[in-house]
Amino acid sequence: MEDATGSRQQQGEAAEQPVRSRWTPKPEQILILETIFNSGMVNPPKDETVRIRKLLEKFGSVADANVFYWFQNRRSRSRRRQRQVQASLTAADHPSGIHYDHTFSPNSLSYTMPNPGSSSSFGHNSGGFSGYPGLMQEFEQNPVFCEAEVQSQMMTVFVNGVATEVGRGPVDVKAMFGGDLVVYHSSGLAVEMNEYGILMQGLQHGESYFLVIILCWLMFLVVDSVGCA
Amino acid sequence: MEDATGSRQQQGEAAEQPVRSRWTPKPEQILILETIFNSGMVNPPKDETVRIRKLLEKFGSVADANVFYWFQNRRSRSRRRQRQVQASLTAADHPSGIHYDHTFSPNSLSYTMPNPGSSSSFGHNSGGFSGYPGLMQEFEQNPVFCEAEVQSQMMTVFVNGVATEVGRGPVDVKAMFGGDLVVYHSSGLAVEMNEYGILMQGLQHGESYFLVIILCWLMFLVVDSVGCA
DNA sequence: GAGATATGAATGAACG
DNA sequence: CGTTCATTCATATCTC
Repeated sequence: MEDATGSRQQQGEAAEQPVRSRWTPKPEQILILETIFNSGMVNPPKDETVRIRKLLEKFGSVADANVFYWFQNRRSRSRRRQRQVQASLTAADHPSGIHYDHTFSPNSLSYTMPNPGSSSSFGHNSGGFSGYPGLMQEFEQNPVFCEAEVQSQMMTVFVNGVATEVGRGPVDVKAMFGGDLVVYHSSGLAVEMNEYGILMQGLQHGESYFLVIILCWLMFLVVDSVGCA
Repeated sequence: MEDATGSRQQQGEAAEQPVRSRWTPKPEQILILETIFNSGMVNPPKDETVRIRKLLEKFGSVADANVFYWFQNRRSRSRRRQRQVQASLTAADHPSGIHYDHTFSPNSLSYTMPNPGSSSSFGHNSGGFSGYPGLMQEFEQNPVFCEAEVQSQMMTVFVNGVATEVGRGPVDVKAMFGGDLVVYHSSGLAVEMNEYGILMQGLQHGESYFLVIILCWLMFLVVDSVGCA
């Protein structure tokens, strides 16, 4: 790509502003740049960039690289904004649901999806802790996230930090997960469960709960109490 | 500057506020965002961002840009904090620098990063996640259980509702349990964990935490999503 | 309600 | 060019 970076570190103007790590265009400079950009010169060639820089220097220290970056970012963000507008308009064509006016905002809002169509296995790879391919799908498939409508018999609780829609009344934890689970309220108290693995008292709307695999904390206790001394 | 504040329409929320100039995420939204972030998705691609936005909308008006900015800031500030900690740790060598009060950390020897592949063998139970076959093995084989080093200063926290003694300082969750775990404070917020699965900030005496197997709540979602047509 | 802090938003500066 | 990082600006929130 074009260099344009030659003098990357450029910090003149020590006379007025304390050390600034990056160029801060003066209002006059921005005015000039915007004017040029809006006049149609959105990607000035190198020599033109130099000319512009010299012009800008009348209002403050600036390097060619700064001008180059400015136009580059200006183009990028302008285009991005355009795309967002387009997207929101397209979405408007689909009267398939409620949609708010999310007025797009400038900046970096588009990325390329590294997404492999197939998120493959859920089993983690050796790496351990990085990323959950199916996470968002799960969120999405969740009824609470799929339907805007709120059923009178349903309510929202947070399970392990995740907003979840559950029905009111007893919850059959064992049937849901096969057993060996304990449900804790965020206060640290376990939610009482009967011998059949059913939470008789149900949960409370808006509250936060934690689903814990018994073996998990059992092991933790073993480790801790024994201390392996 | 143009709007760019996506959420300029304050739809009928509970309490109407006098026009905010910027988005103020609801506690539920923060909880969701933190959960996603701590689950490893620290830089969701665009389409994921859109999904997340739709999810968040259940709890208040929000735009894609807000979500994007949130993750960008979260990443940035998390990284910065990490660097700060690192810097303050290495600053111990410099007799001439400012030194912070490392209330917790000198015990940095209590965790040794296991070789990727040696102690952790996750990702092999590729099948459905009915039960966690490899879990117990992980627990049993984990060396941490056999060499519980004595930490000079211990404190009591509640882990999954059980009073537990733990050493002060960073906690190597991954080495302890083989990974795929997230630690939540009882407030519902996940405890920040670095890329190596270590809780840098340690835990706080007397507080209540929840150890959650990631697949666990993933499964919860799967189960719960049944019926989402 | 001024100052300190947390954090949403914006943007210069790169990177790939 | 699209994306990402680092820094800065602006404002919401909190405290005394």
